[in-house]
Amino acid sequence: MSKDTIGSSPMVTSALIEPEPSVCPRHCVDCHLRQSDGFAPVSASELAFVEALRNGRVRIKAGGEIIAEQKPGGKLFTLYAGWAFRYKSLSDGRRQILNFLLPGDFIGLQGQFADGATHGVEAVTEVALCVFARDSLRDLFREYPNLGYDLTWLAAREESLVDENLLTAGRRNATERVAMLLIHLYRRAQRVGLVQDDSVAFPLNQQHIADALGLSLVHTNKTLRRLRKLGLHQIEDGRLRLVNPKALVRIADYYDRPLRRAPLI
Amino acid sequence: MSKDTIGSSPMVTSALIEPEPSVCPRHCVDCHLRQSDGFAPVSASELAFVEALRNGRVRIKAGGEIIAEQKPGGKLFTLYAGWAFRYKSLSDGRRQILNFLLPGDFIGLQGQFADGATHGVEAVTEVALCVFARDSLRDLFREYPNLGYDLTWLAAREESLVDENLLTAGRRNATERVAMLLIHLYRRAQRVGLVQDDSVAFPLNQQHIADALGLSLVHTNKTLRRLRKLGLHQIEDGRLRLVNPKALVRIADYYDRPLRRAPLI
DNA sequence: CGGTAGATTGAGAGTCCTCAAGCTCTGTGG
DNA sequence: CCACAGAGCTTGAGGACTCTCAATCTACCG
Repeated sequence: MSKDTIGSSPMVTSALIEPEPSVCPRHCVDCHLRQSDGFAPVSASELAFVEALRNGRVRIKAGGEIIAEQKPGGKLFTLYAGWAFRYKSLSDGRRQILNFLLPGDFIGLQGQFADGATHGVEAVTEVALCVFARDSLRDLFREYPNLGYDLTWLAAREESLVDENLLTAGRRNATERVAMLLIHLYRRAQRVGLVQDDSVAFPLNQQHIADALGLSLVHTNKTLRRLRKLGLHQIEDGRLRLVNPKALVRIADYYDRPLRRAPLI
Repeated sequence: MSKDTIGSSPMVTSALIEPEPSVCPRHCVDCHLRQSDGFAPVSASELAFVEALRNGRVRIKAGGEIIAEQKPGGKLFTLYAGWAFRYKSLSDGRRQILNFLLPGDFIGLQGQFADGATHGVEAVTEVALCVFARDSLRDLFREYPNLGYDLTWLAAREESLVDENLLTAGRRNATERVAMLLIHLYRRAQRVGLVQDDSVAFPLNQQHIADALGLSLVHTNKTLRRLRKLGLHQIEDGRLRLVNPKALVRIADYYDRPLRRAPLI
């Protein structure tokens, strides 16, 4: 039954397979992400400006806190490698994962602007981050309007992801929710070049999935299992493979969007 | 029982009471909203720029479509008066309201940037809107970085509202959801000056509430009724009054945030 | 006065949740 | 090399929360 289990030491496995360097390179020109198809090219001067703006490079271990839920403000990050998630929780401990963050995602805009909105960011795997000072934004908008535009682009995209997750939590049933999560994460990962051999390193455990979908752990387990037995997907050795993507798309009522290249700050 | 009903011709009632002009004034200097406490002041030149950018002023009737769900891109708006909502739906008709829009909210950023994200915007009451051309954004960012910054602020705030709604739909039970919606909308309305005499014109019907909370119409009705019988709130003649706000806050596990003044584009 | 929109209510059926154990795999210490 | 503990996955059972179906009722409109 070992091949039937989910997430058994996904960390280790994915670390073995993960092709990305675990630290963000010293110079942005060498950034692995920028060489990927998924990201829009920037001018040399913009790149230099971003690098100058960058305040540091950080690694945080799996499960570590990137932004504490109760401390607003603080720093801004670009996720360079690894998976993370944004979440909010109620005072009795119930937790809702708002969105998963993949390489290239910008972190901290909400806390920066919104009125002390309390939402935390936690690392799923070990992550590598580029750090920016909180007050560097004004400069960015002033000196490189295009980058400001890009930042708004990123904010709007992040919101549209949360929109989708809200539709999922509010109006899809358990089966549809799980199917949606699988196909949606797969597509996002694919976009940033994480898919290899028709599969992607999948570091989430069932509690993550439950918290993202607004389901209980037990029911998430039973639903995942049902979908797997139907031959729709497979999670093995910490990697996700969509065995029958069309069926997943149909169940989830998922729409593939035309994807523009994302800006990268 | 008439005083027990909800939303009986809310439109008419709110039209009688609503103090705002039903059309956005010709010049932004005369904008009612800007005179309110809730919004941040801007420089004269910025104001002039915004007015120049403005492409028109529109009114749309209650129930009318501001942005069609299937047509991305298009125009940008600032909601000047009235209530609206953003929504997404599944192909079988299930609908999720993502967020309600109140005066001062900026509309269309998501569709502008995100990859053809399909989400519609519909008027709840008759609404007055300022219209901006879709390609005017680049100019805005280039010529007035501060306004670009404000736009990102608005995008981030809108997202944090959706975050909150996702927490609600995903992790609160029906009673908590309804309490949350009532207190949250009341506070937002209060912020833009819509509260008078301890009550606010409340144009939503129970279907709106159900679609926003991810509940069925029937269960929404029963939950609302229970809260009313407990003396927590009152919806009468199309106006909402929080009879026991502290209890609502406790039930919903709601946190009042320190509110900065919002920018207004 | 019939027709429509919206609010209410009751009843029965389901989906999803909680509780309670097991099970597997991994890492650790003796 | 084995026992033990911990994290994460599975399963079964009973119950709670929500949903769907079906009517009824009120207010308002032409």
